Amino acid sequence: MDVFALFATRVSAALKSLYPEVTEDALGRLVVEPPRDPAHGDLSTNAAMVVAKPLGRNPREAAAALAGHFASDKDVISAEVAGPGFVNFRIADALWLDVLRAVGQEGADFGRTNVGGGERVNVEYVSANPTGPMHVGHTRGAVFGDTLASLMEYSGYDVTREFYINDAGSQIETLARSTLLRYREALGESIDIPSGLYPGDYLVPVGQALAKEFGDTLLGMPESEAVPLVKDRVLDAMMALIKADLADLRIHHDVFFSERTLHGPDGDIAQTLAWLREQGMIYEGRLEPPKGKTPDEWENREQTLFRATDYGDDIDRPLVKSDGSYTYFAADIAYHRNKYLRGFKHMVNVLGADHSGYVKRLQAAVKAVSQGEADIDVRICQLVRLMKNGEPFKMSKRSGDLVTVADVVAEVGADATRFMLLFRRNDAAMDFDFALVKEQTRDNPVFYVQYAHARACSVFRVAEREMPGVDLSLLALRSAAVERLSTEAELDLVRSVAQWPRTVSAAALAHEPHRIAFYLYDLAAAFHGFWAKGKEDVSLRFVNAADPTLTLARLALVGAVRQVLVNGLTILGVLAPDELS
RNA sequence: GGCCUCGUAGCUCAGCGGAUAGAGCAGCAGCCUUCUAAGCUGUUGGUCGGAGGUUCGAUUCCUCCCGAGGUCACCA
Repeated sequence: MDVFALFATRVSAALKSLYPEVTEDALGRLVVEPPRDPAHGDLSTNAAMVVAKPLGRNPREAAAALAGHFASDKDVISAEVAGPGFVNFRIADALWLDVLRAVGQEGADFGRTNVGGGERVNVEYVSANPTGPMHVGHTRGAVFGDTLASLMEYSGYDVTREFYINDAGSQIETLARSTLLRYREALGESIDIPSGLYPGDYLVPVGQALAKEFGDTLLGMPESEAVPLVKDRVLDAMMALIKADLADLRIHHDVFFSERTLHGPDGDIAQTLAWLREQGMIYEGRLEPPKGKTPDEWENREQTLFRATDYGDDIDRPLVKSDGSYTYFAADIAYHRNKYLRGFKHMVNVLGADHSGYVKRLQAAVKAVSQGEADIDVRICQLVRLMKNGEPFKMSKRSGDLVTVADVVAEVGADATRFMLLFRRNDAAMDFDFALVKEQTRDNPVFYVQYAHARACSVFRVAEREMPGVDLSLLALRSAAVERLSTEAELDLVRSVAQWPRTVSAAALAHEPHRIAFYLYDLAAAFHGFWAKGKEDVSLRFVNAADPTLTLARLALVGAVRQVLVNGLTILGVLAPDELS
């Protein structure tokens, strides 16, 4: 139940009956929201203003007509015209209290909407190079993508979570050669890792496994035979590492898509380029050297170019390297065509800040391969600076400081890692303070929100002790006399709960999971605030054995808050503990 | 030089084209010792980087400028 959506429908219907000539376009801009200043009422709509202009009417007159229309609505206590043409509604308490019953009825589904309309969406995130365990730099995008996927799922999209394995480039050759060295080492040779190869210890077990599987037979093979064998095994091993790191963060994917499968003479890349050529989207030409500093090895040569500028990119993009192999972007075009042909008309890619220059060409690629039918939203996650006690700290393997995802999770836990990374807009750089995250104060939002849930649970434990034998389940509390909730503090809390459904749908449509985290923080603050009032004024305590009717009504409220906290934390992938230790 | 992101209170940050721009911390003034836990209440503090534009209305959208960060054929 979403009070705001409910009224948006009613207002829209009212406008249509008042002004049959009103356009859908104008109605699309109609908003019902809580006014910034609660003194203005419970709900506010801009309806009269968005409608008046195209109809050539005075907004205040339209507002007055609209307000008059709601005089007979039993849920509306008053409807007033304000400012340039707002209509402010004051809503009957009964409707707010219906929200509490709705939470009891809908439980985990309270807030679930169908704004996605069942549309299929492909959300691609992480897509780290499989050359080692996950670096901490990948964490933000991983958490963001995973949470966005959950949020969209909860909002009625049919979501596929996808990981693109960059297993085709030269870094994989390097990885294979690095592994061969570890294999020799496992066979007893003493090795020296030249610069340019991967020195990480995580390849040691892979070398040992190769020694076990092949004995010394790889040594007798020409490198052209040995490398592919090694490649397959080390890629599997690296993906296993990455999946384990992701699992530590409670992140899972539905599809792992290998770039390698796109290559080959009949592969997707070849087919896609042939198709693009037929469409006239490819030509042979020369590029201007980049302005400013020219790269040292700039070579002005004729190359195979994709007409990215036709689709909004800044320059046309090369598809074939000087050695004749495909560029990374050529593979990416084919990959996104593959997504489109799999039936995805909506795609989301989560990329790191260093890929911001890649956005336009990706959008161009999607437009081109879908002939304008599909859209892609590229979300850039900015850098995270790791801090300790307000000081940035360097991450270097040698000094033993934290570098990998596993290290961070081991240090502060998945809950804190996830919540903190989501407690900031994705497109702004952030600091991640290890000391703060472990603090149990209001400064630490993870603790603050989880504590609100634990405190709600604690209230129920007290109630069970005070009122033995009474069914205190949320479902049973639907019949509580919630009209007994009459103080401003109580109704404020009810109104906060009522905000949840619109918060979720707005966040899902905007692809902004951080709004969920901020909402939960606000809800927690409202709940803690109310609890604190009970400390000063005993009559405001939730559990009051002398007045069981009121107690049940308040428990319905506490239960609703707890349920919304659970629903929100579930989207964020953060646990909602019953008690904090 | 081009492109991308950011610029909001002393600090860290919210802000969905709407009304007098919000919260936490810090500061100031009081109060308090727990329905297991973060003490609470009040209060001070703003040229929303700057200038134009679109709009009934701009912190929000557009253009230019300033500042910070990132990025810049063929790497992935």
